Amino acid sequence: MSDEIRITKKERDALIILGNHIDEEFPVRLVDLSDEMSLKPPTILNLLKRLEDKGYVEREKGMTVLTKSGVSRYREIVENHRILETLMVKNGMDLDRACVISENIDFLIDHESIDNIFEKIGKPSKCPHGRKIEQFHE
Amino acid sequence: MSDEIRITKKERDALIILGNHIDEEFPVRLVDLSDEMSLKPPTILNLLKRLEDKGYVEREKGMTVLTKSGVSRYREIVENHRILETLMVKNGMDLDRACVISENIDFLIDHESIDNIFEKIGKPSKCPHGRKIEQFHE
DNA sequence: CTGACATATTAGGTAAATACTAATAAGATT
DNA sequence: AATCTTATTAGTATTTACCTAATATGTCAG
Repeated sequence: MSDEIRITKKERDALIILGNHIDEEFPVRLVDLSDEMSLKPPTILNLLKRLEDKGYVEREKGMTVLTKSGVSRYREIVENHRILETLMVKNGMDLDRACVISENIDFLIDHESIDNIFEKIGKPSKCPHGRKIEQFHE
Repeated sequence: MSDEIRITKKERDALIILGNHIDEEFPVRLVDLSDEMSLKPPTILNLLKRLEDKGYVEREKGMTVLTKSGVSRYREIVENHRILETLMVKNGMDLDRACVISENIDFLIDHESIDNIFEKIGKPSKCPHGRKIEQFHE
């Protein structure tokens, strides 16, 4: 519990982009990430190598894919994000602001703790953006 | 609104310690901070210089004091901490865990947003630790 | 007032994260 | 094969966050 590997905001952002592309036909290339993150390819490469060291991605011939553990972590962060957003909006916060704040903290909080909150607030099926919240346990 | 100067976790920790000593007879020395943070004096000095650059502390003859702006920021972080803690505990989280999590995010969220939550949850006068929550506006 | 001890500061070094440019290598396309 | 697009390597810079060792500045006991 709460023994998640520490990641940085940038690593989180890359993980989210990679996860969001999971169902697409083509794997994510360096240039794609470079465009989406507005960072030069060498910077992205550096970032991906760190995610590789942490066991979250695998790279082959320029293509990058999430490992099993990367997918798990991705899902946990997305769930954290949506639950936190829900909690904040339920307590009077503006949706846009809640989203930005959530982006900055969703990867810092262990999923187990957030999951407790999820149970407590009545397992809402959707976040304020209308996206599904699927409870995730590995 | 939400245009607070960015600080790091370590800067936050130092700010909190300095703020907690405000009412004491003697100002905080380098060794005191060094002891409380379990870091060597040169490391602390480095940290304090950054806080000085950000306008939060002033240093004179080895003594360090919070500036007006430093006190404001200190109070905002403390309030954020207590309100977030209250919110989390109210939603099923264990107090100790809520405290640790809050420490990691209280300095990342703008006070104005947190203040909205405070109003919404009925302006509780105490945090789960039993400490006063004083609404703070500059 | 002077030596000894405590404290502060400077200097210098290391490492990780976050960026960049420029150069090279490798692939793909025409 | 020549070109264009990507990927990778090499090298540089900044910020944060640490350290040790050396020096300077206080302070306090005698």
